[in-house]
Amino acid sequence: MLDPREIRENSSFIEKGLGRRGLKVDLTSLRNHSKRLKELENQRTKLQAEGNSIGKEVGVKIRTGCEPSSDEVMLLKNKGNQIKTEVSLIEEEERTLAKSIKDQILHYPNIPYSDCPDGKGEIDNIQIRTWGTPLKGEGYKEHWQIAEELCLLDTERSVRIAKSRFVTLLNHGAKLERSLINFMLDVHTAKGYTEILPPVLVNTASLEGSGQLPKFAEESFRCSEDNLWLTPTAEVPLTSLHRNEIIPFESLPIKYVAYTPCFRREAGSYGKDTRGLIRLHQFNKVELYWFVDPANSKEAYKQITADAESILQYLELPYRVMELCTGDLGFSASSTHDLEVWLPGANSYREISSCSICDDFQARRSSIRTRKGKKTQLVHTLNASGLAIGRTMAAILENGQQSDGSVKIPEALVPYFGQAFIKAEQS
RNA sequence: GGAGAGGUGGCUGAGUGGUUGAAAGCGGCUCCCUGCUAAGGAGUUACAGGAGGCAACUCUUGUCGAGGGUUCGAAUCCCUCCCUCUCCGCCA
Repeated sequence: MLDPREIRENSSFIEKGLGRRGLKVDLTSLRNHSKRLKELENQRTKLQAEGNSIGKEVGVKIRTGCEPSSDEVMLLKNKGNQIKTEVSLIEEEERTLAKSIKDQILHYPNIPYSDCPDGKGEIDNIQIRTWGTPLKGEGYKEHWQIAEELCLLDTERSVRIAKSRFVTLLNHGAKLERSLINFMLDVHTAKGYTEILPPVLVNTASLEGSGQLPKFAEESFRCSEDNLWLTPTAEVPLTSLHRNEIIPFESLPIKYVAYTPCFRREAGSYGKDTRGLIRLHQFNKVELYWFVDPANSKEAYKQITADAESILQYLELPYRVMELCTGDLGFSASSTHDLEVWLPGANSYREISSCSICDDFQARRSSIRTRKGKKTQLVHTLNASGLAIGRTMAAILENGQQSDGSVKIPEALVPYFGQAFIKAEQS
């Protein structure tokens, strides 16, 4: 959430920032409403102070022997009633005003960093580095073809179970998925991350707190009977793990790693990536999440990105790092580095991790603070996929494919997977 | 699903209409003592908003699950909602 005070006092900065995302926003009326709200608050506070002192006066008079029905007391009571009426009128105006202000602010995304490249969309993202040597050439199969040949998944029967865009992993496919989850969790916990296994049904406040609501309701699955949602990413429960908390300063940074299934409705993506493991309603992900002292967040951003990259390096998967332009930035992020893995079958790079710094945007929405000296201060939050499991499997299948139809498993994963190759006859 | 209990400060737990933002204890912090010593003493210890002082700070409003209501005045009375716990039933 943007800072309401900043909107009152520095609205042109906010307008420019949102403008860089391609949003034409005029904050004049919001700013005026916000100022008006402050005025009303001040007025009400003064009246309440007056009312309180009258109340005390009445109490003192009655205790010192005044008749409750004496003129003296009645006069004060009337005054009190009068104030009460005035206060309730002000409160009513405040309520409507505050609600409309909050509704608007919650719809505004985070302000991009000044060094975030300007741009309209994906094509304006900037490649900042690459790792590994991409396999290029004719004859590489796409992962879904390999998976079908090796009987690692069943798409058609998944429609029977659920609907399209769901997948059932079979045999070595299921085991590969599981071994990837374990491998990633082990790598990250060895680096000092605390492992978390959170609920994947989350309430509305949690989604609002991390920025998925109110704007992206159509992207999440909802259990309307219970007013809960299926989490679209572990970022949501992990943010809410400390919602409405003041985290002791010495506990920072807090570094969590969580494996969760993730659920997305993928509204509007009909026809895209219809085969295989790339775009599903349900997929597995290992997520990294940091709560940090704002003074250290830039450094943390580098580190969390490096931690996500390390998985790709262990798995010997070539990738590039893209800096997202302002037009492609997610709602809560100030800056994002996407990791894109090379898929030789698809002959393209494909997003496999998104590493974002959100500054105090989520912390303000979720009220997560720390105490520095006497003052409380919002923390900064960061998140990174470390990694999306299904896409990692796709990358392993495509990069490890052999001319005999088998797939070579990256060495680092062999202890988890139990064998160095997946071969057709085994499946 | 049935029956009941309850939501108060970092924690335990008092508090049924008037200096109660809240007793007491624990914990935390600061200082003192150092022959009651695997101790003792004194003080302090919520959050948010606003006004004023460069500042330590002062004043003020709101908050005792949330929202309404009654009242000059509510943690305390009334209503609605949410949540938690216990027992029974069912169940991975």
